[in-house]
Amino acid sequence: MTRSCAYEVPDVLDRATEVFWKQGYAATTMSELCDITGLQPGSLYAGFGNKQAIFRQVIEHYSEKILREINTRGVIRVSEEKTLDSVIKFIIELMYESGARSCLLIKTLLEKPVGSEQQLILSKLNLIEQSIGSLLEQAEEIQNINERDLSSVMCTIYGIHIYIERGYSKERTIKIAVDTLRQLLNR
Amino acid sequence: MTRSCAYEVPDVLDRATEVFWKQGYAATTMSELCDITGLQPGSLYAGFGNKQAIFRQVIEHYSEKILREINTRGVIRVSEEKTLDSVIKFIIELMYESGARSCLLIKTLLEKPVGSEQQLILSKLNLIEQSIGSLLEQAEEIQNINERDLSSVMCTIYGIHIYIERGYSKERTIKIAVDTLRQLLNR
DNA sequence: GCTATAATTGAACGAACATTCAAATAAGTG
DNA sequence: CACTTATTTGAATGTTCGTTCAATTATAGC
Repeated sequence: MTRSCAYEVPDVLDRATEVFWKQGYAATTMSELCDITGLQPGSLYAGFGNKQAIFRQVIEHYSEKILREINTRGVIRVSEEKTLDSVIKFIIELMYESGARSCLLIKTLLEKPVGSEQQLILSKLNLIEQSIGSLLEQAEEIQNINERDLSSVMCTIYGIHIYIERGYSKERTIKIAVDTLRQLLNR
Repeated sequence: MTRSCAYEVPDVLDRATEVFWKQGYAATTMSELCDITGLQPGSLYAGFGNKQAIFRQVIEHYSEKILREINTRGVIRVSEEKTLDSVIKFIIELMYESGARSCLLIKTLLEKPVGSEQQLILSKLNLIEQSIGSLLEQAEEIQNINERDLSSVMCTIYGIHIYIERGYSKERTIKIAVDTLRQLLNR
């Protein structure tokens, strides 16, 4: 009855994520989004709406990906070795898998672009905090984590994201991250 | 013999800092810089160069201000009460004096605008790290701090900068910051 | 293979952008 | 007061931006 869609939505969002992540919201142009996705402006607008709407979908898509990683791969990993170290190593591994750059949500939180749905970002960060809390409670040294300790951990994880951008070697950065989180959580 | 300058350079840089800090490099327009400084485009270009050059001067100006705060006010404060707590409280005070928003250098490090002189940002962050190190060594509990511990502290301070942007109350944020830094440094 | 319908195309739009420069202005010197 | 020289003015420049939409194309059902 009708022509079918020539693209896969997740593919388009993956590619758009890459550009927004690299350049930030303000510095990314619709023209670049067209180039990277292979879609003409009309198709992009018809399928995803304007720049702001595309970005909102990118944020949703990205957050779901992160949460999935933590709640499936992370949970399985830590259930195999129920130690604080395994949680820490998993978190750092996740950071380096995304190319040793700070999380898109954190970048956007600081950029605060108009109409970036700051509230959306905050709610996603809350979900991630909860998931990391659950992961930590699987470790035998922890078992229960209160709100204050979890906040300290999140604070440290955010710090590592920034620290990564200072461009030190992976070895050095991992050492700092492990040292800091261990010092903070070992009891 | 000639007409004299109608503006004070530090005033102009202060005002420009405000705009770049609030909106980021990419989202700030020359037109906004003209409005906030009260200068016409021609004057801005004649006195400070193009957008990139203005930004470079803003970064220099901002960094000098921070370093001055730490190396004079901070050093005096901690020399009066040589405790780890006084250092921590001073650092947090500094953050809240600038309006509870993350440091311009950190924002720029993540934004990575083209021609933002990323190398300049990194060198300023190194200077700040050194100054905070000196401050910590004034505390009697510390006296000597090795590179690794200082890195952990910087990592935590960066984390607090992000944490602040999550919009929790000042009381709660300060509690997290003090708890985290104490846990990390008390021995 | 024709038709109906939805997706795609890409040139075109006005708005906003960074930057320029000839003309106007102000002030120190003789 | 006139002259010289540096500063300021602000309209104008060409470019790039986000966005639109009439025309074109592809496909599923008959």
